[in-house]
Amino acid sequence: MEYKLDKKEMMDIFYQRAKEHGLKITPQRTIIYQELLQAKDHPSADILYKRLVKKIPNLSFDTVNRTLLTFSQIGIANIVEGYGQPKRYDPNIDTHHHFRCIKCHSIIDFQNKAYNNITIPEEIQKEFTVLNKKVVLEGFCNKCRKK
Amino acid sequence: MEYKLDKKEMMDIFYQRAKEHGLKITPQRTIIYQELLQAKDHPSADILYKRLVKKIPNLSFDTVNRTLLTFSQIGIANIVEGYGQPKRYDPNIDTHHHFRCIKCHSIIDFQNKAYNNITIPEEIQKEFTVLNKKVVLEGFCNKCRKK
DNA sequence: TGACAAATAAGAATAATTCCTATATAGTTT
DNA sequence: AAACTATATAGGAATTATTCTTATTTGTCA
Repeated sequence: MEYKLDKKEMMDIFYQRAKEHGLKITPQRTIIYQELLQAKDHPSADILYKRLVKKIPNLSFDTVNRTLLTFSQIGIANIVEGYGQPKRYDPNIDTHHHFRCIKCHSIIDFQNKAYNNITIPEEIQKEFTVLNKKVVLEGFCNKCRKK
Repeated sequence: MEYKLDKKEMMDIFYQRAKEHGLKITPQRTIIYQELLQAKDHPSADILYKRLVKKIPNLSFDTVNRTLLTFSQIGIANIVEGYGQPKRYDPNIDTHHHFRCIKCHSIIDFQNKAYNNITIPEEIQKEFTVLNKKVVLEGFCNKCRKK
């Protein structure tokens, strides 16, 4: 799917949110965010680290891991739902929905207006503060169902 | 939430599915399944092991872990969506939906007819084989929002 | 520019999961 | 009901993932 905001606008959000939370803009944080932005596969910290370390050989895994966690805390990335595998991150913070392949574990984002408009049941609203809603579809992706 | 099927019927499903898949009915598998059935908190292998080992002191963690994985493979349990934490299991195999507390990580099952009836978008149906659909709501549970 | 709080790298420590193997057992056959 | 055989288990080792510790470096602001 395509982002509603372009890369420059996403970077602006990054600078703004970091400032709001008193976080320093370090070269590491900047490049980690850029790499996450252009990733289309909801990468884990480990995957992203392997991509980044090619560009910055002395980058440490811990920094990537910690930074991604920080991003999710200040709301510029989300941890996507998984099933016990390592955490995976999504730079797309707009409401969207997921299809998950139960075989290869790939996650495909998709947009759907009807899904965006589902209403929160009253009994849930009474008891909980709902911040996010999404539809999760599971099954086999194109590649995996052929086998 | 309440199960549509009572405990005895669930046990029957357990025996039936195990037979279908050529699995032996061992005391370990039986008691692990019973313990999972009565758990309301979508326990991890570790949590369930700690409960079980009180009753069967020489039970090994590996057996619990392996067995739960087996249960999910033969369709008598599901791994619930999580965010990098250890796998958690759900004995409820009917379509249902989840509210997740982003603070304490509790997962609350709920039923909703409207959610059950959401339709799969055509472009998804073309490309994927959808086996399961659910709505995931996220936010703060009653306890956590008070703080 | 200098001071200082925050962030990083590197490796150690911890936690979670899976693997290995000898022994035990469920389910079948006789 | 005894024997057989493939499967399952316990226990510990090995692996993998994650987080912590500490010395050093670096943004940020005065």
